[in-house]
Amino acid sequence: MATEFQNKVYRLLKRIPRGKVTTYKHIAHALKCKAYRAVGMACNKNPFAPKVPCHRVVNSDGTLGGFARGVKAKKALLTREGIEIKNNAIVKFKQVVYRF
DNA sequence: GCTTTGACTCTCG
DNA sequence: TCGAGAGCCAAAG
Repeated sequence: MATEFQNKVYRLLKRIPRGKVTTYKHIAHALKCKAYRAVGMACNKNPFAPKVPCHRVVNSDGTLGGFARGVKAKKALLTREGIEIKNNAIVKFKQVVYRF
């Protein structure tokens, strides 16, 4: 782990149950900050690759946003968890979103 | 140690 | 409804 901030992010991500997703905004809010972008960075540099489900983090509007290994991989992973994706966007976003 | 950049979000036109 | 601009925080250069 690099910093405490990132550690907090990873910890929150680990909380996310399978088949659910969250947004950068919610994570930042859980950390009581507006470091939406910093949260994304933490995931990008995620040293706990498979341990931390960074692919379960999407934009506030339900779109996938970005992914280090390509949006396609993210899409595939989410679909694998039972989340429907349509054009890089979560179909039933409000239903699969996980609130801390 | 300051400047740039980024897997973001909000507001305005 | 959609695109552009500004704002925010942290990490890297």
